[in-house]
Amino acid sequence: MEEIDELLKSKNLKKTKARRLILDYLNHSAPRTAGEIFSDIREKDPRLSLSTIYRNCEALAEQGILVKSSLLEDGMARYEYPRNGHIHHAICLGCNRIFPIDDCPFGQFDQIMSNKYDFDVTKHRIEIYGYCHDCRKAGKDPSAPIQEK
Amino acid sequence: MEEIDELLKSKNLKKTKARRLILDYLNHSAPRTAGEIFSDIREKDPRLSLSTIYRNCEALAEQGILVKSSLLEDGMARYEYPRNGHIHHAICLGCNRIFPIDDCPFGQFDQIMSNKYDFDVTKHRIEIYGYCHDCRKAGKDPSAPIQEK
DNA sequence: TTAGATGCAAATGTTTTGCAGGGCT
DNA sequence: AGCCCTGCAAAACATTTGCATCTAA
Repeated sequence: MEEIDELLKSKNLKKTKARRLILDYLNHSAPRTAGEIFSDIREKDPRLSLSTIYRNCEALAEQGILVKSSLLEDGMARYEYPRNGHIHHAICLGCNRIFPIDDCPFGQFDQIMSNKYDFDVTKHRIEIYGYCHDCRKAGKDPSAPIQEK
Repeated sequence: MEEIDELLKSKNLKKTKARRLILDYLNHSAPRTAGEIFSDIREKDPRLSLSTIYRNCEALAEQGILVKSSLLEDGMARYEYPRNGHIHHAICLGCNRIFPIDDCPFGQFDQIMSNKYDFDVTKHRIEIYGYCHDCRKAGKDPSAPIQEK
């Protein structure tokens, strides 16, 4: 991951094993909590500590390399490596999986905000909740009969 | 607040002082944390406890009467009384105030999601971050010289 | 060499829960 | 009366921090 090394250097962050592991891991997965990252990359380096994950994710998010957000309603922060710029998600209420979406329905909405609300938009977040193909098939959609959790 | 009483009855929730105070309070304010609700309605009934606030907000959110979300990036859950159906916010990065917005830029986006991603949208959330009029005036916008926090 | 990174353990702050008593219907 | 609701205190959890030690540059 030379790309990652350059990214770190450009932000004056030292290239440490922890950072490379975190970025490489997030580069191949959906938004994850610190705990999830911890237990998943622990296999590759068992001596990493949870506080290192927290400190690094925080630092990387501050530098804009990762995006921190709380998508699900469990109140936990999740970190994500923004592969294609914009980050919008579709969150399945059946399985809690998080799907990236690349359409941005915003268009000229920033302009409306400025004109109507006198508000300067610097970023926005869109989250879409619903049911994915699999969960609809599994009968977890709203029109299906009520089921056990 | 007869409206509130009916709402509670329709959800099989007892009409308690705590619930009426919480709903009345949120009916007149922006999304609030449990702690904020606690200290604000404490004035009206000093014997209310924080856990009662948590339990009630949770119950009311489960019944769909309140909406729970984590808008700001401080990791704290906020509860909101959805006055006009849709809930979208403009969050000022200068003063952290939360402004409701009533335009919904989504239009036929749900249709796109269904066609392109095979995803059934049941709800969505839009959060807009930026700078409000006041904060721009106060020089807190991004183009202003760097300031102390 | 030296500022920055890390591990560990302890502290923090929010949210949850157990239990005994009190209030709504 | 009966069940839900509440207060209080303690527990559970995610996240942060202090400090001594290590490591990348």
